[in-house]
Amino acid sequence: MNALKAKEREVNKVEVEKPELFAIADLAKEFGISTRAIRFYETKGLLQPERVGNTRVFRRRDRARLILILRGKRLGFSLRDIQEYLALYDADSSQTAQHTLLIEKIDERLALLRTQLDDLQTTITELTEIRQLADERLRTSG
Amino acid sequence: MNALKAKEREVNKVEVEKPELFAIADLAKEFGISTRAIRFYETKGLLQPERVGNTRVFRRRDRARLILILRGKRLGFSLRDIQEYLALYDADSSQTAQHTLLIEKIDERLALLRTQLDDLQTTITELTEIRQLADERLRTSG
DNA sequence: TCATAGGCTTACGTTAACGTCAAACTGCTT
DNA sequence: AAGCAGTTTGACGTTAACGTAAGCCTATGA
Repeated sequence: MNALKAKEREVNKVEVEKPELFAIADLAKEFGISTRAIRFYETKGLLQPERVGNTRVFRRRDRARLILILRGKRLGFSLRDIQEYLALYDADSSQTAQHTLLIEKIDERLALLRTQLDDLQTTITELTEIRQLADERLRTSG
Repeated sequence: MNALKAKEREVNKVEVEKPELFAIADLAKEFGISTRAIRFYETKGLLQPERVGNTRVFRRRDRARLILILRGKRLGFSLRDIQEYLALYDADSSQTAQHTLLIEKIDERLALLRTQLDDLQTTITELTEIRQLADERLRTSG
């Protein structure tokens, strides 16, 4: 991807910031994942980079989606879940035939997320309590 | 497990509430999981039911652990993660050789959970915004 | 007494999400 | 010209978390 890197450097010189095009290795490095993973996400339809010849070229939009993908993963969602989730973002700009259906889907997902939020807060509270106990014992008995 | 069920019924008659012993199917039904899953958790050391002959008998403690396991799963943690996590709870009552080490582990996990909390809140905010957009469009254009 | 309903173990099957080669094709750099 | 770095498409390997039988034991109700 040296051609691309040259292009990038050029763009950077002119616009000083915000590269518009990315090679697969750029994204892999930036987000600390493998190129294999990125290609895999593409086969699953989560990313749709363009091609220059054979080579994948990613735009800002793909990068943005990748960020959402990784966040979804940190939240423990499957790629299939994340796919649906991305569709919600897409539907935002496209004219979805049924907004009502979209809204329902969003509500479903929000409900899920709120359950998760509850679980999380409970867990944090409990662990914090255990931490205090351990802390106290450390201080008194040692 | 009819012997156990009989036992349970008996106990219930006397104490009127809070069964102390559970058959594998009881827990499976209560939490909507398979008996296979429960046995699997046992092989992974997450549960340690007693045995009456060959048959597993679960106490309240096991039930409590199962609740933690399922919560952990909802939060997207692996069984291995959950195992460590359970150990934190255990260490609470046992005398851990190094409280310091325990505290460090708890802090690690808390950091993780807080990242997750951030991710979650961001996601909820974004989805809520998208929801509003869809909602408005539904109202105006239809 | 026989069937039926669980329970137990053992073992192979399955899905998700990549990891890990292999083999071949660029485009530079030297 | 030769080599290296980076990319591509297969294709097989791997780990986690169970699902799904198969075969066997046992208590209980008809």
